[in-house]
Amino acid sequence: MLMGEQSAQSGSDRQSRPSGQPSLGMLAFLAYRQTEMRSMAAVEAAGYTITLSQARLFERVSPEGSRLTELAESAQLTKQSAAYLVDELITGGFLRRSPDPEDGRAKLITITDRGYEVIAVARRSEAEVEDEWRSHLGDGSFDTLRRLLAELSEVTDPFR
Amino acid sequence: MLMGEQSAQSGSDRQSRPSGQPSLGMLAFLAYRQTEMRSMAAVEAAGYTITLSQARLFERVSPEGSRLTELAESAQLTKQSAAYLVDELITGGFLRRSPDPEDGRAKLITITDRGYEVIAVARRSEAEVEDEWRSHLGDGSFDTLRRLLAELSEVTDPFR
DNA sequence: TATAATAGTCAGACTATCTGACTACTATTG
DNA sequence: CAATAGTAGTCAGATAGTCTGACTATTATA
Repeated sequence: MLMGEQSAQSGSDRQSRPSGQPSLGMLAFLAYRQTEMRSMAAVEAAGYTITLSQARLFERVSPEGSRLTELAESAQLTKQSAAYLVDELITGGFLRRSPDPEDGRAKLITITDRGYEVIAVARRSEAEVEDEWRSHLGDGSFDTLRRLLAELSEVTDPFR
Repeated sequence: MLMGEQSAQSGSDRQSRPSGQPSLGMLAFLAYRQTEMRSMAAVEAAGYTITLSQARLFERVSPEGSRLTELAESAQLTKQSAAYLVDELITGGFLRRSPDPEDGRAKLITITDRGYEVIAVARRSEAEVEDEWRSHLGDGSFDTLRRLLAELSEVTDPFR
């Protein structure tokens, strides 16, 4: 990464970026980290035990079921690492693994009812954060931001 | 996090978010991840050996020097973890540690010339990515995006 | 000057991640 | 349709990175 958090730090004496502008990457990171932290805190407060690594994998599981290889790619992990996290999420009761009817080699990883409970909690927390952002920016700017980030995702999302 | 990457995935049959909108957090993540990956690749291609964890710590070192505790807080790590990464970055020649003249307990962690070389490589890569984004969005939208993300950082940046 | 607070280190455990080698099944092709 | 290549996942072992708890040294406070 190395994108000059300094400029996003204390603000005063911390300037290594000549332009004085923190990079867009860092600004994006700050937004991302806030939603992630708030979601994790909400999920924990609701009594679910799940680590950040598990959550980052979990959120990539499709409602229709995902294959391990798919998850590993989208989370940018090896299959082995993904399998390790999936095992833990199964132990936690958030996921299940069943044979994939369409391919004898594959297994479908799906979300349990308990898993959906966690998703609901996270979604509520997300919505809360987005509401705060909307209040800060104003409706028009908030919608513009969403639209521009969505448009940007055409080039930043590796899965499209 | 748990913010519904699904909607940012294949696009077609992968929809768990009723609204059909990927969360802002996920959109921000995609942008952030792209700059991070490109910077890391550029730094590696330039012949420097540095891991992602090291980079995430390294970028938080201020040009004026930082203290370990400061770095640990901003990277959201324990002092022990931060110290471990700093040690590796010192071994790699990117940082140095010297006594802090202002506080006998503290040590100042500063960037070496070699460290600045790495920063320069990363900065160039960042600028490259931002140029691509500008081409995709157009000048006006790009500037708006930067402005809105900067404004948003007033509420997402924990260090201000 | 005692006491509390702060900056950092040491030791040990555990989580998350990797590489390499493997099994089982599916797809291709001659 | 048998041999071969490719794909999905697992097993075993190593390593990086992170944590908790206990500690030393120094500074600030009562």
